[in-house]
Amino acid sequence: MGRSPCCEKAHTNKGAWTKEEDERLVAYIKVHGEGCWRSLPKAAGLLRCGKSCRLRWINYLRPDLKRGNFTEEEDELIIKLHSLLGNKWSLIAGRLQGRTDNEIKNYWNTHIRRKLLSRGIDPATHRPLQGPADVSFVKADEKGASLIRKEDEQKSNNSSSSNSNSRSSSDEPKRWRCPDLNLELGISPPSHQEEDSEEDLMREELGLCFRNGLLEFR
DNA sequence: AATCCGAACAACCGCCGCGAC
DNA sequence: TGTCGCGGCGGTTGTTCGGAT
Repeated sequence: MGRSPCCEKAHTNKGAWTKEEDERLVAYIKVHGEGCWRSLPKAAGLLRCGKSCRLRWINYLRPDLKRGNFTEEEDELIIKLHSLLGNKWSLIAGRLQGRTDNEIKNYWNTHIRRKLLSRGIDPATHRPLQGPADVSFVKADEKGASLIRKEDEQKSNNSSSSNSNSRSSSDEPKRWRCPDLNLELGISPPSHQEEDSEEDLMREELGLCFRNGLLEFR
């Protein structure tokens, strides 16, 4: 069976954090710093599991969080990074000061996906949506909600033969690629024989480089 | 005024990578 | 070399809120 749970679930709170819990967590981390999440709740006097504390701190309580609306520049940067990295939210977040992976993930799913669809761009592949039917669908529905539903249906159809959890396809090689961009990010650096592709230029612009065969930030 | 519905986002769950032993 | 535990990640769910009917 699976591994044991990260904490004694019977004696932990779940759901929304109270003001007092937040204050306790912040006060503890101010004194002791981050880390040792497993032992933190007991030490801080919190009836929470360590994971929950970590998440709350990372996504909400950290003092360097920006919060508030995303700027147009941030939008475009997220789109560029996503086209290169796919759903690697933590990597994308690492490039946006004061933003968390969870925040960017939520923002992507609620705003940017719709924005790209309204531009006639497939948010999964960053390519123009295929076929006249899809385009007219966008025009007919500015909000894109129906299109998203349609896209979801297609996705579920496509994935019906395979597990939707990409990480569970364990026979995949130990590398990952940007969706439909032919970017084999875990293998050898791009050949110099070819001229710089659009992706190469984008990597350059975003400060990405290959190191030990892996795509990393400079 | 009540209800419905979708958007937004906080939080949880399950899995994986990696270091320690 | 294999196992275990922790931290981290990405997907998903739950809750809240505001606008439409």
